[in-house]
Amino acid sequence: MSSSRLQQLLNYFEDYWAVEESTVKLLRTCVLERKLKRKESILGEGQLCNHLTFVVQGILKTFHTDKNGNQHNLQFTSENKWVTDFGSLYNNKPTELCITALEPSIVLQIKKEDLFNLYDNSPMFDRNMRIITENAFIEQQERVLQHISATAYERYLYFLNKYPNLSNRISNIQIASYIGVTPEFLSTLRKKATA
Amino acid sequence: MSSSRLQQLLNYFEDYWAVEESTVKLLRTCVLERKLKRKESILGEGQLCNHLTFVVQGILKTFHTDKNGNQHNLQFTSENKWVTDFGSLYNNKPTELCITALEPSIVLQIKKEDLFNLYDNSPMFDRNMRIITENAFIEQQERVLQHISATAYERYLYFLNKYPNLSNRISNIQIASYIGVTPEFLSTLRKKATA
DNA sequence: TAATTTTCTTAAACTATCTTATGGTTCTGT
DNA sequence: ACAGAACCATAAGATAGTTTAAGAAAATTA
Repeated sequence: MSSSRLQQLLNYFEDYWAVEESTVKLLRTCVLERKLKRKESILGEGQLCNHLTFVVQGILKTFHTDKNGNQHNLQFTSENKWVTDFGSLYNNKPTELCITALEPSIVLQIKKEDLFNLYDNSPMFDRNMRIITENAFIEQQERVLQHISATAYERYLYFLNKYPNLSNRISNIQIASYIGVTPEFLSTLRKKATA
Repeated sequence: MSSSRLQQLLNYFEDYWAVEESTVKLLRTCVLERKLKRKESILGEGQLCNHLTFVVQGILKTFHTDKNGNQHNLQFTSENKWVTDFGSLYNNKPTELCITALEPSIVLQIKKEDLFNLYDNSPMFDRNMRIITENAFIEQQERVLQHISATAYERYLYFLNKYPNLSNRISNIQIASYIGVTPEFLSTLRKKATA
């Protein structure tokens, strides 16, 4: 794999702690690089999730398809963010989610066994995954709060404000699916926002 | 503190891993017991969150009060569950949440400094807090999915089904605030559910 | 570049949910 | 046991969001 991409991951970790050389060595042996075309998936409904994934470049969406065939976006993952389906990864349950590239993307992946190995061999790696997960939890909690307390218009403005770079790169259909409205209604919200 | 209540916490941990004697000793010195009356709070808006809290008995609600003075329930925490405001606890930011007892309750609390000390002295404690947080994340994600894809009626049925014991102990006003509808509308949903 | 697909907007009719108000019931603290 | 507070049901009118359909604009692919 390109060493510059592993370096991007190492730089990311260095923001959290001084990574020990033994951990760097482990990462060097187990981190896999994968290039994705637009619309290509790294996880499909019904599969077992076997990887933890780090986005080097591009954007991935994590979505669920309901019984009527409608897709609902749970999460966008862009550069220097992690994505996986914890439920499937840890409990060996087939996933109900799908993770797909919205742009041509490059990701780094760690297989489940290698991940557990890293947890066991580097308490700091373990700890920092805890902290990363805590931050992910805070973000989800904020989203829940938005949905029980804010209107669709407020959620849209919040999204624009919180993810200004994403909102330029992602189609409104994807944004509508993320904030939980129809694309048609988002269109009226957009008109209102610029009025 | 009552040793039987510490024992309940230790039993809880034993479900995750064989707790080392050194960790038990640490817990024995730092775990604080607190009794709460109905409506008594362990965290109020604007304060700094300084504790991780484990519920031994009772139910706590975590809610946010919006600019119009309306309360929105993010979470209920009952026996053998954890509650805190991660954002406030880790980033030293004043909280926008409030954590209040719905019933007379008994909780165990670990102060921030003691918590960090536990993380440093017991990698297994650290690891299991990661796993607990991952599960909390999965639960929040499930809630977000509900809100972007399901109707209020479906969310109500889901709540009844997922938390049958809670729905008996909690008033409908609290449930309405949790699933994100007005109490009046929940009333019509309830009629529909029993029709 | 042309052809094709996807995205975005608009509008009208429809449905879900909220607001306000009222009255009866059940809890809770003293 | 009583008084006050909180809770629950019901209903009418208002608002927020969806559905369907159709056409224009933009992006993607050949």
